[in-house]
This record gives sequence, C-alpha cells and structure tokens, in this order.
Amino acid sequence: MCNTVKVSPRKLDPEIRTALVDIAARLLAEHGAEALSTRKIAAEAGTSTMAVYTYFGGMSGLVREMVHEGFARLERQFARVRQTDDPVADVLVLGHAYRHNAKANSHLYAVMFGGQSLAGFSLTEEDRQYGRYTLVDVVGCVSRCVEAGRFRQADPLLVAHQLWIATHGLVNLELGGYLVDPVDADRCHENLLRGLIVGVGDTTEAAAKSMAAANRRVRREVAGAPHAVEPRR
Amino acid sequence: MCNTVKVSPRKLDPEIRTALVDIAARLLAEHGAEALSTRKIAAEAGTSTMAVYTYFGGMSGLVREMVHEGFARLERQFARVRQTDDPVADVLVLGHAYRHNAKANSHLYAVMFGGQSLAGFSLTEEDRQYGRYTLVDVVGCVSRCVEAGRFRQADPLLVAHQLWIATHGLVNLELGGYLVDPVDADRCHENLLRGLIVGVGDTTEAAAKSMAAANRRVRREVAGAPHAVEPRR
DNA sequence: TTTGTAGCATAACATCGTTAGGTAAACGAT
DNA sequence: ATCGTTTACCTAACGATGTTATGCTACAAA
Repeated sequence: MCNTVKVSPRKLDPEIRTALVDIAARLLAEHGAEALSTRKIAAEAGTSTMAVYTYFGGMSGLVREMVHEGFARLERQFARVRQTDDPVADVLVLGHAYRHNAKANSHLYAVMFGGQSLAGFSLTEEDRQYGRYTLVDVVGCVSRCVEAGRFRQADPLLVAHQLWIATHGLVNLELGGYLVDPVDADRCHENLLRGLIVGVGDTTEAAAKSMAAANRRVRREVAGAPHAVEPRR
Repeated sequence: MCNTVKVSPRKLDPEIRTALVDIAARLLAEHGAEALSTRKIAAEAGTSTMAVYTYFGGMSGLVREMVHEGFARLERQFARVRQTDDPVADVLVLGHAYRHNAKANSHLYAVMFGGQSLAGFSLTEEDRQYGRYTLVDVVGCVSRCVEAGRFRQADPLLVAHQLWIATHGLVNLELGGYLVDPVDADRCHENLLRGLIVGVGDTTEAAAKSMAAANRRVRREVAGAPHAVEPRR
C-alpha cells in the first residue's frame, strides 16, 4: 500500500510558543513597533528566526497572537469594574478602564483599534468581531442605564457605540500627543463624557453626581496609578 | 585671505521636488504604507534614490512634506464650507468635511492624526501644532453657536475639541472597519453629533433642524460623492 | 531498536533605508 | 568667454529586514 500513514513527529513546545509571544509583546511595549523583528525576538528567546515561522507561520501570525492577548487584557480590565446601583457611574468607570488599558499597552492598542499595520499585519474580519465582542459589557451597562430611567429610550448598542467612539477618539488623540495644556486629555475626557451622557437623556445634576462617584471608584477599580504610563516615544 | 566665500552652486529643481511628493502621495494612497519605498519613488520619477536624500534628507523628510500637504488639503476642505446664519449646521458640515477628507486620504490621515509611524517618521511638536491650527475654523464656528444662544456658555476651544475627538474617533474606527451593518458609520455619525450638540445646550428640535440642513448642504459643500472612497486594503 | 516525520539551525535570497565615491553640470568671478 | 568651485546626482555598496531552501537531528510510534 502506498498511503502508509507512518507517524512519528516531534511535538511543538508550548513553552517556546508563549515565550515568543511574551518577548515580542515586551519588545513592542518597550521599544516600539520598529524594534519588533524576527531576529531580535529569536535572539532573546535563544532560538533561530525559524521558530517564528514554525509556531506562527510568520511575523503576522505572531502579531495576531499579541492582538488577541491585547483583547484579553481589555476584557480583564473591564471585569474589574463593579456593577452598582448607579449604572451611569458604572459606564463611566468602564470608560476609564478602556482608556487606562489603551495607555498601558499603547503600541498594541494602536494595532488593535488604531488601524496601525504592524510588520505587514492587518486585522481580519474575525479579529474585528473579536474586538467588538469585548464591548458587550458596555452594552449591558447602557441597558441598565436605560432601564433605570437615566438614559432616554434608545438602542443600547447604538449608545454604547457613541461612548466607544468618543473614548476611542480621546485615547487616540491623547496617544498622538494632540491634547495638551489648555485643553488636556483629562479635561476633554470629563467634558466629552458629560456632554454625551446629558445628550442621551440624563439630567446635568445626576450626571455630575455619577461622574464624581465614578472618579472616586477609578483608583480602586481600574488600576493602581491612573496615569502612570510610559510616555510616547 | 582664507575665508574666500566663493559661490557657484547648482540649484535644486523645484519640479523634481513636487514630483517626488506627488508620486509618493499617490503610491501611499493607492498601495498603502508598505509600498512606499525610496526605490519605487525614484523609479517612477526617473531618478535615483539619492534624490530623496538631496531634497528631503531622507524618507522621513518626504513623509513630513506629505503630512503638511495633508493638513493643507484639510484646510482647503474646510474653506469650502460656508458660514450661514445657522452656525450649528455650519459646525456639522465641517464635521462632514473632516470625515470626507479623512476617507479620501485615509493612509495619510492615519499618519497625521492616527499616530501611525511611516518609514520611521513620527510627528514633531511643531507638526502637531500645525495640525491643531487647522481647527481654528471649528473653534470660530463654535463661538458663533454660543453667541447665537444655541450652545451653552462655555469655552469654545473645549467644545471644539469635543467635536474633534468624537469625529476623529468615528473616522478612525470607520477606517479600521469596526463600524458595520447594524451600527454603521453613518448612523453613528448622526447619533453621536446629535448627542453632543444636545449635550452642549441645544434643544433637540433645533438640533434636528440643523442636522437636516447640514445634510442638505453636504453634497455641494464637502465633495462630489459623499462616500466614494477606496475601500480599506 | 528501528524509522520517518517534523522541529530547528544555518545560510542564502530579495528588499529595504542609508551612505560613500565619483562625475558632470551650473553658477559667480575674473 | 573662461575658470574654479560647489553641489546635484548616479552607481555601488553596506547593514538590516522578512522569508525560504537545505539539511541535520531529535523524538515519538511501531
């Protein structure tokens, strides 16, 4: 018989796989996109450049793996914010969590949501669907705002998108260095969210109260130091 | 005398300079960031790669030139929108102009505002100041909204930043392919701006009227086909 | 123990931005 | 008009990039 399915491979080492992703993520975070190369990664991992191809099929595959890790981090960040009886404050804390995550992983964020192509990689529709899915927490939170009578009756998905878009724009321009002293990112964040919340139906008084409550919760529910983040290169 | 300031140079050809910028811009727009290389540019221009260095000091200098051209295009786009007695509609048309320009020059826009580093280029503080300056039109328009009693008394610069951030976030996620069918970019644009305008003090009725007026003006004041744009690669 | 598949290293390829060396052209001064 | 100097510009090369071809060899199944 010709089709003798002889077997006797040699398994892939999962430790090497995760090590490669970790090293690549660290290189990206510490030295930026330019510093991400197969040779540097292989050198740090003590392997040859071929490892990147056997485990990920190329640089793009490795970047995709990092992007998925980035989405996982965002989800973990979201999971830390509590659900209270003030759903508007909950939404605001989620916004802070989103912004914090973006700044803590700025280079990765640029690839995930900023449309930055890294080493020839670009997101597939599946990747984007993965990214959109991380926003289900926000949609649910907006639903509770509507149920609580704080937001006008509207499609929660649409309102969540408004908040996402605004926060994304804020973070993106902040990372780009565009929001400076007279109109810095913190001031913009505050005003932008206040405006949107009032715009979808909340009263200015209730909005102000929820914003104060959210600011009090940020320290404990989003991360240690709110703005301790590596500066842009 | 030793310091004989003998003169006799050979002038740079301004035609070659502009040709290089044009070719580079076309390559960027048609084939994306990856296709932008000194060799391709030189080949199309009929020169050698050295031209890029004599005229721009390197690839970064050429990219900087393109970025400035991008800002100029945005300003020209803004200059096309009229100032009417409905300043809120004017602001909305400016937003459409911003979005149109971003989509018509998507790759360049990503470098200008999206933080995308192209061929090792990254914006200087001077470049960013140049970019911020293009928003003076928006600030002035917001001032007129306040004077007309449509917007609550507030810092026009701050309100203009809110609108900028929101529109930038919208455009960026749209270019990234994140805004799809149930909640597409057009719907988000409409809702986001409506929310913000109401949030800064306008009544829902007046806002709706101005939005309708703005949508009517878009065709003639921003560009031919509102959404005829190369799809994302 | 035998055997063959597949991980992995070495080395080569094409391409990239950039630089060095040499040539010729253009302008001010004579 | 001629000269001299300066500078644009081409050719060739360098280092570094992602990727691929060619083996060697370790490992798991028989």
